[in-house]
Amino acid sequence: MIPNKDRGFDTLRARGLRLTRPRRLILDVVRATDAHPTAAFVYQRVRRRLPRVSLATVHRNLRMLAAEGFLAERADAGGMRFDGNTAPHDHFTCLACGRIYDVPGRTERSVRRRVAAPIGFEVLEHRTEYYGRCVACRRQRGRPPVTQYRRSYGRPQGH
Amino acid sequence: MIPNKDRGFDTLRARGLRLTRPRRLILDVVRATDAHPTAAFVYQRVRRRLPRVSLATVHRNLRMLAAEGFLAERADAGGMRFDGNTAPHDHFTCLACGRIYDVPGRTERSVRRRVAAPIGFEVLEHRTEYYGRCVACRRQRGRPPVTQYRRSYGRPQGH
DNA sequence: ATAGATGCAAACTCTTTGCAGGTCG
DNA sequence: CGACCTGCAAAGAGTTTGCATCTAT
Repeated sequence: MIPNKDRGFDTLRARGLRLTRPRRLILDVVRATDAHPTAAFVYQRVRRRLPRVSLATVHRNLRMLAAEGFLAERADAGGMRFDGNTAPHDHFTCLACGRIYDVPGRTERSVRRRVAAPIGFEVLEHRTEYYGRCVACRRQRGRPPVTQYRRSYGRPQGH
Repeated sequence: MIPNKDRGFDTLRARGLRLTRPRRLILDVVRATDAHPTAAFVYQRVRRRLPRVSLATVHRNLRMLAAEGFLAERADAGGMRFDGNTAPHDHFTCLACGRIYDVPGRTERSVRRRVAAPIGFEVLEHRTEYYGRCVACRRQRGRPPVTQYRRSYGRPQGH
């Protein structure tokens, strides 16, 4: 992955792509947060300054910007999430509050070789996902790891 | 994660859950493949033997079986995928053919400490995702990493 | 001027839910 | 028998697309 700085907007234009106001703003919004926002979140933020922007435009641009390497995207239950930090790094998802934290990242070649060598696969990218409880949630003792599901599979239930 | 063997069906009954024919079959189908199937895939397979089963039932059961620890689920662009192998292991996704391979897995404590120690997070789970090209696809020289997106963002295009 | 972008609304895909009837234990 | 499950159909949530209009270059 190429770090942000290396991706000037000339790269965009060179590909016949334009730097429109909505597009620029969408990219700014994603880069301005480390909350790994959803399309809906970006949409809301963008509309504060450009109220006429449509959700479709936000989706189109997020998809495009990710494809062109200006930001990273990752699938998540409940939708895609985007990340303005395109430098290699890992993620920690807190099972209690759901927040996703950036983690320094492990880029060592040894990690990739581990996979490549034995089976002959060519590793282009790798990322580690951690799950647990963040400092804040650990302090709130009682707070249980979010149950992620209703214990009723097909019928409501008082809880 | 608790390995398959430790999860007898008694565990189910002990929780007041039943082992119905659809449920049993759904679990069998997921466990019988290492292709990390989608709900739709499981649905098709299940219907070969129980033609009356509905897609909703497949979803309900996959969600439940995952929640109870009988199988693992992971979000993926294009839907959830399920994995009958609940022992800790990693995944390699081939960008050319899209197949997901199981990889031996890295369970060392050192990996978790790396995150836990510096920031005070409690790591309960961790998994590494690799992306690249599998042996088969490397042999077919020409085969390019699937473009994942259409180079048109809002208009069709001959390609 | 013109290829590329946008807004709007409709279409799609995947998943969940309400409900009446069926079934496991 | 009673709690749990299921099928069916309808509703949701998130994302994509057709098309006429607009705009960056």
